[in-house]
Amino acid sequence: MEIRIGDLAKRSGCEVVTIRYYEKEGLLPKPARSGGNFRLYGEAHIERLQFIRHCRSLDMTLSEIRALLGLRDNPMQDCGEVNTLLEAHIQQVEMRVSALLQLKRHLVDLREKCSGSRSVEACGILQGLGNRNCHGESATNSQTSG
Amino acid sequence: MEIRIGDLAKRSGCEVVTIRYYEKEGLLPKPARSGGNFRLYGEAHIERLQFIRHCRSLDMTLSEIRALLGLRDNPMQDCGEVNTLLEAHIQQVEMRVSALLQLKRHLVDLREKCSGSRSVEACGILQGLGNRNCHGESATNSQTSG
DNA sequence: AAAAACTCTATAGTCGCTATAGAGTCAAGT
DNA sequence: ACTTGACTCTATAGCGACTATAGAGTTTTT
Repeated sequence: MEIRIGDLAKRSGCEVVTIRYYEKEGLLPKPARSGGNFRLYGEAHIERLQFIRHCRSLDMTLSEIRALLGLRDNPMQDCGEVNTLLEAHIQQVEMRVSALLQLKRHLVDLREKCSGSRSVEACGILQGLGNRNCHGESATNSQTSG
Repeated sequence: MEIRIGDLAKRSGCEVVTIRYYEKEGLLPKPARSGGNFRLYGEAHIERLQFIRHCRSLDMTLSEIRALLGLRDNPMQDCGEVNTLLEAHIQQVEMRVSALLQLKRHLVDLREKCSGSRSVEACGILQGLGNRNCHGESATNSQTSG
């Protein structure tokens, strides 16, 4: 049962280029090749890629996933590390959510400022954005993204 | 009242390289130069950069900010576009928040799965991640990031 | 046999910076 | 005058997780 990269892409819901990218990054092992140099994948690859995609759908970084795969590949190790990794990831997500909620509050405040005046010149939103002592610096950006 | 790039960076709370980057991207106009080819900034630059940084602290993309600056520079236009842009940005943030909350639910579910077993082999978390019919594909990633 | 669909490698682009290399400028101290 | 140090300059590469493109080869369908 050997499938080519396009079929693997369909089965795992990701793009062909992404699979090649994962291979280059060492997340997927190099597969066998056909006579015409096409990649040939088997069950193990399919399952591993689905694992990766599932982790990605949970917004884990490739380096987190690499760590999990490493643990999976050495099943004798302690399970605690898996827990630790997951715990850290949950915390990251929580932080990102609260940062975004605060951000949204600022944006909604700003929306209120538009009095409905027609000219940009008088627009309270733009004035609010130019106002330096309004919110101060709140860096919202984090690692959790795509 | 002319200041150099380092002072402008301090006043606006961003790095020197970032200022040069904004110039290259056309968000800040090219400033005058000193005899020794150093950039010299005035009030208008300071205010404009603070506007940009404020927008960035609200997680707007540079292209959104470019649009706002464009509106600001043509004060005769209708204010409606500013509203539209802000509204769209708020919606993006809302979508990102709800995606992240759903994501967190999945992660917390997963955390429950660890029965405290010692070996990775038996770890319910890794098993949960390998399970394909668990959550399906939920693409959480968005443009809102840093 | 020809056309369509697939695959290959290699390279560059996305976004908003950050980091580096190597050179030039300027003010203060000796 | 000379050195030190802090600042500035340009140009280029890197981050993460892809996406897009070019140009070639392979397989399948018509």
